Amino acid sequence: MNFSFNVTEFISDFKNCCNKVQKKSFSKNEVITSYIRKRNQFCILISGNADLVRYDLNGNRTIIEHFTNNDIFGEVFYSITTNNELLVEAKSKCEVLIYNYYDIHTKCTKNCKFHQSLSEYLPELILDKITDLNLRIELLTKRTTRDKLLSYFNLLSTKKLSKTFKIPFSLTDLADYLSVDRSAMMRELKLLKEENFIKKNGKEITLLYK
Amino acid sequence: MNFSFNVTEFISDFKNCCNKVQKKSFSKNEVITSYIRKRNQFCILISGNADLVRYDLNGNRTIIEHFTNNDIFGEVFYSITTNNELLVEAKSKCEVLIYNYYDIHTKCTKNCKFHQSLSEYLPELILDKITDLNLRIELLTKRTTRDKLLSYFNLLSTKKLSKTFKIPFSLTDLADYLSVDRSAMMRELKLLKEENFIKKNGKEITLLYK
DNA sequence: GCATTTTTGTTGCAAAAGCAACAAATATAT
DNA sequence: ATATATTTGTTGCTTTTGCAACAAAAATGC
Repeated sequence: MNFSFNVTEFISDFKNCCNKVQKKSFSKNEVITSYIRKRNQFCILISGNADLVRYDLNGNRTIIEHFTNNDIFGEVFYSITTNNELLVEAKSKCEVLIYNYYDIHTKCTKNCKFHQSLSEYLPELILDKITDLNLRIELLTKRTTRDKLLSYFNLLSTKKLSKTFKIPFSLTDLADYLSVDRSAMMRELKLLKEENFIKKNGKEITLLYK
Repeated sequence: MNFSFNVTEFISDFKNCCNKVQKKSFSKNEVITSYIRKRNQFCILISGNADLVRYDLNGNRTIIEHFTNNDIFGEVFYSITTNNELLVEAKSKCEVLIYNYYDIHTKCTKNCKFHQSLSEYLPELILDKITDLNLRIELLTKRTTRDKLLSYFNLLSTKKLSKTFKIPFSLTDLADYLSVDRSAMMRELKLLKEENFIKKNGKEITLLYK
């Protein structure tokens, strides 16, 4: 499987597409959508990056998912309502395509290329999402802060095919993503440096083991 | 959306289906599949229940996912290889349909009804899976053992539309599913009973709050 | 039906993680 | 360019969690 569908290529087609799809822009820190109403919203992030976050009653903020180019998200993936409000927040300037999920499968009147391509590549986009979610679960099931950090670093290293890589978060956000206390995470990062597991220069990490 | 596709109904059709699909039976504790080779295996659990588990180097066992009727699983959902071996273990007698994921979309030579139905309902099956994974992530991001227990109990209560429900795991497995130490979980369960949050009778739980 | 294995329930102690608070360094906004 | 806000780095203390070990209860195998 060698999947290289790039949504961006289809933007021009989108302009001639049926009215089933909207393209919206968001600036940093804006709320792209909140998962409360049952609108079967299905979104594709064309550019920028965004987080799905939850704020709980204790004031904890958790980054449930982190989205970049071509990632899909939306209420349609949360059929059972949760107690907490879930928000998708733009972490930079973002462009987003917004659909009703059930419109994607119905043929559009204009028979536009964009609609057709999306429908064709949707299974691949979804498979990518499931893979992401599974990796996310593997990370979260790690028992200690150290294991979470090392697993996450391993993943970034594997994706970049390099022992050196940049954390795509602020350290504050990284703690929210790993679902641990920030100060405890900082302590663990210090220990990992002292024990020569990693080298750290700002958000640039180098793995020193294996 | 009111989805009620039951795979079982199609079993008879399966018998006249092309040779792209295999039906296999497993007895309790047998390994259904392990996610190591890249076979693009895609499985549907027709009956019984099974767990996707990981054993790490410290001897910790984690239940990554728990599968029941009509749940889908397989290597095709893990495109990036992880360091740990992942096994799907039958927790009871199980019947499983096994495909190569990429065969599902190609029309079968016999044009069998089964193949056709599966292809049609696959998006719904996958959407259900994504919802499950998202709920799993929400659970795992809860910071404390207490929050994990209460969230999980809430979910079971919501699904059963009743304050009283049965935990579908042994308590040992529940700890592995919530990714916490069993004795710590037992301690927390005791506290929840003492503080009148729950009533517990074996694996039957009743929520006493709200 | 009885022996064996697994699960449940419990505890003391050790280790890890969370909380609160603050200073220093960066980033951001105007 | 400078004031303001955010992030990073750190620490002492408290709370929670994990580990190890064991007895009692329940489930399982033959």
